[in-house]
Amino acid sequence: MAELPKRYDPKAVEPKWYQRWIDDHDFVANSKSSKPPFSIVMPPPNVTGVLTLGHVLNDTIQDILCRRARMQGFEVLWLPGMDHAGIGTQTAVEKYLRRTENKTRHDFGREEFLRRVLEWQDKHGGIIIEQLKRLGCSCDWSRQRYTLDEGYAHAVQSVFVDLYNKGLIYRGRRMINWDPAAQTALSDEEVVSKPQKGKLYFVQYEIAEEAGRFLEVATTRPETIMADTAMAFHPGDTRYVNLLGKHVWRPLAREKIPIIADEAIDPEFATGVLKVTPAHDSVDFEIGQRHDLPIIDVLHPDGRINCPTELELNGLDRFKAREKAAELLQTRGALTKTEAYENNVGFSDRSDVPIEPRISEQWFLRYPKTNEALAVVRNHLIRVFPAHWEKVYAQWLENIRDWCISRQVWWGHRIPAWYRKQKAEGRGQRSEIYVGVEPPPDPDNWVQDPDTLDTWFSSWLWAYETMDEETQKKFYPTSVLVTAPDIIFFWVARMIIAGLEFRPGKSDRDEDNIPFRHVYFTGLIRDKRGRKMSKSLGNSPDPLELIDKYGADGLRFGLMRIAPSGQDIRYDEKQIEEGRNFATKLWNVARLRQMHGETSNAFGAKIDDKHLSIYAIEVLSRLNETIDAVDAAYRDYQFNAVAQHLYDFVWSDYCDWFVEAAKTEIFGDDDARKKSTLATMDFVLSAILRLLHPFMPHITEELWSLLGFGKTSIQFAAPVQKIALDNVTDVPGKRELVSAIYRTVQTGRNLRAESKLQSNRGIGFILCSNEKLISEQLPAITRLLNAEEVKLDGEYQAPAGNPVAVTPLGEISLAIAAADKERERERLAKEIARIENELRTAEEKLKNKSFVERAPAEVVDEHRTRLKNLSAQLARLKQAREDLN
RNA sequence: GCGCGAUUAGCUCAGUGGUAGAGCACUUGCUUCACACGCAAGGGGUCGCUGGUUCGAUACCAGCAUCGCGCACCA
Repeated sequence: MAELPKRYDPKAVEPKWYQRWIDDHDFVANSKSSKPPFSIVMPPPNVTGVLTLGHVLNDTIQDILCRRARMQGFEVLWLPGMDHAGIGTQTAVEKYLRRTENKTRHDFGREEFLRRVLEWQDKHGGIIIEQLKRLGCSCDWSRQRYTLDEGYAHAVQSVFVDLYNKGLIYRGRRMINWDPAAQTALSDEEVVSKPQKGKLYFVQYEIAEEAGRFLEVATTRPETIMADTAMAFHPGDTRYVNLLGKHVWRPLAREKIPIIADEAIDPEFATGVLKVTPAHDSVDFEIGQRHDLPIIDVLHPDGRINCPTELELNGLDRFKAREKAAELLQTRGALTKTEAYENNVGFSDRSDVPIEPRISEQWFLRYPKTNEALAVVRNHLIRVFPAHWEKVYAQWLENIRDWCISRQVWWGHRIPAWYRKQKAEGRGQRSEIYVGVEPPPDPDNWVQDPDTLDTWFSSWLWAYETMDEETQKKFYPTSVLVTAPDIIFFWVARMIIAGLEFRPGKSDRDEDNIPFRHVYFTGLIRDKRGRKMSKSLGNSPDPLELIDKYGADGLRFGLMRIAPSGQDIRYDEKQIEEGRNFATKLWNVARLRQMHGETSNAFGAKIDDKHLSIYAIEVLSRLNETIDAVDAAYRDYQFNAVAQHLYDFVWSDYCDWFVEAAKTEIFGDDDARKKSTLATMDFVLSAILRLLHPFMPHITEELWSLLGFGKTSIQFAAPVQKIALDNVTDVPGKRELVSAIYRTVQTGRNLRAESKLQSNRGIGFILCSNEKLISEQLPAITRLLNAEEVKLDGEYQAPAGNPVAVTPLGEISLAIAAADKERERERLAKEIARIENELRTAEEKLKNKSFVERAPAEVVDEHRTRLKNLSAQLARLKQAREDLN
């Protein structure tokens, strides 16, 4: 074996192993396998997206679960893919074309524009897939899917047709959320409300029947006055009852409109009068329906005013028009005052511009199976981690509204509906509709709906339409879905509904048709200051740069260690650095082992547990505990806990204590002992590598191979098993002794440091102990203390002035007098104060009658023992203080 | 307004009905034969506030405060 370099070099190791795994088809799932299945479908990233830290978090977790399952003997399918991201991709291409060719999509026409999008997709598409490979993701790339794959697209359309035939999809003219920037309808979920500082404009409308008398109304949107078709007050509002049935003059686009009464008006708000604008507000629309008001739309799709009768406003952008309208009202004497006002305005999640509520003819889905979808989660057929998301999910389903699924976008799945040409011209008549996966037989007489479907209307089938029949049979329902909570409605809930409605499972039972058995929601990654990561803030680091700097394994481990117990994550690059440092630590402790000759084949090797040192017994016991803790943490999807347990075990238990103690034997003359110690090191190290492999696949594979722990890849190595230690007598007693030794060592080190002795200076200690088993442990204690010599003397009385401390094994003292008596006095005083403090709390407890009577006997005993020990320690330290004087 | 979550060391976060933890940062000593991306030692916390349950509460319960998130909103 060649000597390893001091530092692990991920750049040399990671690509090499990834390529090997691909070449060996290690990630390809076999549908015919007899192993039990484990499957995950990857939440598909946007086809033109690039890797973000959010993806790293998500996909690392999925990779961990998959790799662990592989080691546990499951047949694993991790199915990757991408989605076409209708609006997002189209917007990006439009922006690009405007910049480079100064043309809109309409300049190109549909066909040419789509050709351009495909060009764009070929150029920018799929980058993220290559990035995921650099992260080490063990996806079955042979099964990679895309939402626009022919078969998948066909399925999306079939589903549309099916739901249409069931009467669940319908076309209707309704209030929808209009995005004037993207110029498309959006679903309710794509609207986010934000508080906005605006103004409240108080406007007077003259009463037609009583010239000179006015009705005052407060509005935030004076630019929609031309669309007012009534004024309304609450029926119980006595101030206005006598005006019911009369009319007012609309001050812009002057016309007479009626005064009505409606329950929806809050008499407390402002003047208690509402201007009713049915075309531009959903509450007003409902009022309009109740009172049979006309609907006047004064907005172009792009948000400009469409009102030829008010020339000064016509054609203005809605926000410019707001100011202009106020001006006009002012000059016409209709504006009485304005007030600063803060209200919530719906913004487009896509374009970040205010949404226009707008009447529009769109396609809607009346959700099926909502009760069933509630039930499968409530009854834990689907388990949600962390569980509190169940409530959020239920809340949404309980208040669910029809889903507007049509988008005025060209890039996506075209709506499979056609309208008959001639009838379409007839006024007021519903045109005849043909809905089918295949176009109508006489296509010349029909024109297809120009719109496409919401991208989520395709991804809700992702859990099973990505699988061929055989794959579905083996791997559906999937084992777990890993995703961020911000798409719980967009995707998670809708997938559950799709599974229950379309029933792709092997039987008709719900448990065979749900898309996944577990859902794990990750946290959201925020920056140091707690802000969401976003492109516009520029606070999102490039994971590829992080991989260059710290290695994929370092990035993965660093992120997982701080990641999710369902909380949001404050990201700090320091944490990734720690991940890299941990990789280096692991590398070096393996390097140490490798310097001492060939390893035993520790994979499945048996340890001769009759000849173990007490330190070996301790580390093996700690390994057992770690295995249990890790298993438990995995069961709860507590990845940070898994990482932390492994980190602590490797760094503290293995490196700091066991390996340091073991050096006595490794560098010693007793070959049998040396061999036994090395065998323990191999055993533990091979366990460490296997436990860490899901988190750090590359370095563990490299070390597995370098140390010769297995002939084949670590990926399929047997899971780590606890070691029984059957032939060891009195394990607890031996562990107790090790623990006492370690505490003694720490006390000794402290004594030296507090006495200001340089840590590299040779120094003698005397341990005054009657512990029988100690003498053979002296070499280890000496090494751990980095001492020149440790003398054991059960009768030893430290000379006055020699620093002394109390340990579980007895007193330990330095062989030399304290150089600085004052410092020594202070040290003793501090120690005495600490012990007196502890003594006091223990005494108080034991003085309390009800504590002694009612607390469990073992707790009381524990405190009694403590009291005894502390008193003894205190006496000895006080003696030392006396001696000093 | 309704719901959810958080509040523990300077920072990021674990945690437990009985003695408060880690990493980073900080101070000190050390290039000791795996590792300075390291080793060793140390300082630092009324566990948000107020009640309740309990022999005992940082932990369990209730209320409050602050912050964050989601849903619904009055123009």
